Amino acid sequence: MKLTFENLKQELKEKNVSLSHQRLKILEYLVQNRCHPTVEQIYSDLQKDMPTLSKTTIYNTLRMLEKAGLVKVITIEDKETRYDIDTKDHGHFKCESCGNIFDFPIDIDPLIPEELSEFKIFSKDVYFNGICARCLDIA
Amino acid sequence: MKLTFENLKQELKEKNVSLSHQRLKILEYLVQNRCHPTVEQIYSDLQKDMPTLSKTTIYNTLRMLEKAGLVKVITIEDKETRYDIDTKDHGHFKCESCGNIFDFPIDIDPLIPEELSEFKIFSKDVYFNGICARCLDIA
DNA sequence: GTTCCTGCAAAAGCTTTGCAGAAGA
DNA sequence: TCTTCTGCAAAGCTTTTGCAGGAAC
Repeated sequence: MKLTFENLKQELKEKNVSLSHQRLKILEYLVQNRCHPTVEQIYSDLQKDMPTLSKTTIYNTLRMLEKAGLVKVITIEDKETRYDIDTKDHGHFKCESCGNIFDFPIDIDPLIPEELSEFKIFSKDVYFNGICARCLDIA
Repeated sequence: MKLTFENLKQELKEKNVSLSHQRLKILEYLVQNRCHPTVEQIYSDLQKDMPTLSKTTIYNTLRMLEKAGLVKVITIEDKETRYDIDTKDHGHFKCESCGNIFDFPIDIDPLIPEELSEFKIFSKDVYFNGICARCLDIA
């Protein structure tokens, strides 16, 4: 299923999650800004339209969305929790220069070593760190 | 080179890092406890022998060791920074039940997609989350 | 004697919690 | 009306910083 705002809204409805104005705005933001934003980014962007919005509500909403399985928490670096509306497995590259996060497809299932064969694996994360092509060009 | 206490001590000496009693004890702890401890774990274990040891010193020492390239910071989950004396690339599996971290060998270089070919990659981390074989057995 | 290290206390940053008022059904 | 949500303020954690005393050379 495609990750449209309408589809996700429908999914929440089916899970009996009440859809307040704030929650819908945050969900919409995540759909439109697939840059794995931090709470701070979501807050400062949405505050322009909703001056009374509080960070507490953002935290509450993100926790709710995570519980509902609609967003994934990605811990790319210490102290900055980021949220990803795309819950499919994919890799993340963080550029040390511009700070941007790049998604890339990667399927590591064939590489899982024998010693983990008896383990139950819930999530598989791949995280690279370096300098992106654009920043290399500029330098 | 093998990761022995003596080798690492020598490496620090060559880098002109002064080797205080506290620093050597922390380094020794990391060599002997390859479980990717948090600052809290290092602190509570070492405090038994060194009652005056402060967390500040542990933070300072770990930052120094990281700068010197002797330990790697691994951010497995939000809010718990862990330290790894083994700086070679390898995967980490965290068991949700017992909390232990398991290392496993994995070489993802062959899977790096074309779209990252122009990027400069400094570090490659693989992190799995799930339930380990032992906890599955018990349950 | 000079330099650097240690460790207490305070500060800083992110996230959670308590709670009263507001919104929604 | 009754339940749930919002958002302020305060608390909780981890990590960093300021600084005075102390260790090492």
